[in-house]
Amino acid sequence: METRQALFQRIRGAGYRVTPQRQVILNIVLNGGGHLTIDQVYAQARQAAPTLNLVTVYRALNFFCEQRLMVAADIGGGRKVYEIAGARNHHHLVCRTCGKVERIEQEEVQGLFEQIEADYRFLIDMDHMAFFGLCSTCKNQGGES
Amino acid sequence: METRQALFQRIRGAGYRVTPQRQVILNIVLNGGGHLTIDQVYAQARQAAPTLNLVTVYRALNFFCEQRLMVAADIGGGRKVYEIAGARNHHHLVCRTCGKVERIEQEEVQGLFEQIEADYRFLIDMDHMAFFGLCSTCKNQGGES
DNA sequence: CTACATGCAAAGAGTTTGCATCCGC
DNA sequence: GCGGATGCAAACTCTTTGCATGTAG
Repeated sequence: METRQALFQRIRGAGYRVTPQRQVILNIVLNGGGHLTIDQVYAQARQAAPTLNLVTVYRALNFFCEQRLMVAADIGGGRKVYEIAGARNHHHLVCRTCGKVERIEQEEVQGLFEQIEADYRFLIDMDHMAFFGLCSTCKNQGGES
Repeated sequence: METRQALFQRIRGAGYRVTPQRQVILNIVLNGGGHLTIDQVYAQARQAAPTLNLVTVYRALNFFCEQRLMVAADIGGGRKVYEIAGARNHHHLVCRTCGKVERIEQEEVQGLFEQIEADYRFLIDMDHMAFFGLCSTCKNQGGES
């Protein structure tokens, strides 16, 4: 993981500016442990900078994604979450019951992707997937509500 | 697969009405081979019934889903496709370039689900997943738009 | 004939854009 | 000082809701 300063330098190096708003937003996503929605980022940003506009959050998150500092992960229902772009592609297992998020590596799903490419000639290029289900703890407590 | 008439009888039996608009929309989805977006249904419906309103398409599709005659599958990006219910569990390959949607069966991904359960004791219970990437046609045309 | 459906218009929610002003570099 | 960034308002897209009228059963 690059440091905060290194990320800022990358922005400056690309000819863009490190504004207070972008610093606030980047910090929130850095500290958020991934998986923050726009609303969550905005709510936190307002605490650090009450005049910060929702439009700025949209523009900053899009900007960071364009610059490959972040990635937006579609978690279904039209919702997106943002997280710092990691060196390694990875995916998440999201427990429907307790909400716990586990990380799985690209290698885990690579086999499926290759199989699908072989069978359908379809090249999957998702850099993030969310798999929903029950984690080991919740599974053993029985699903029968 | 139930017949068209059987589906209509189910609606009548539940105390609802089989209107011309609902017939048009149900037929479109029946013949559409699954994977139709609201816009696609609307476009086709206008040809069969030019006065049919977009609002009616929304209401009809929601109605059919409530009645369990159809299911709505989230294909990411906030988009949904509608298909007749009762089909086997399956998933979709969505092309980022041309938007084409291909269907893959549960068996295709079952291996991955089992592997993840073995490795993480995490039970995936998604009845629909959307995999994004490039279809065979778009892949071969290269990325240069 | 009565309750459910439709069509139109308008309201909402979420996101993007135009433009004047501001400010990082 | 210049060119990119911000804030505000307004536009836009997609979807839902209110209400009068229409119609299936």
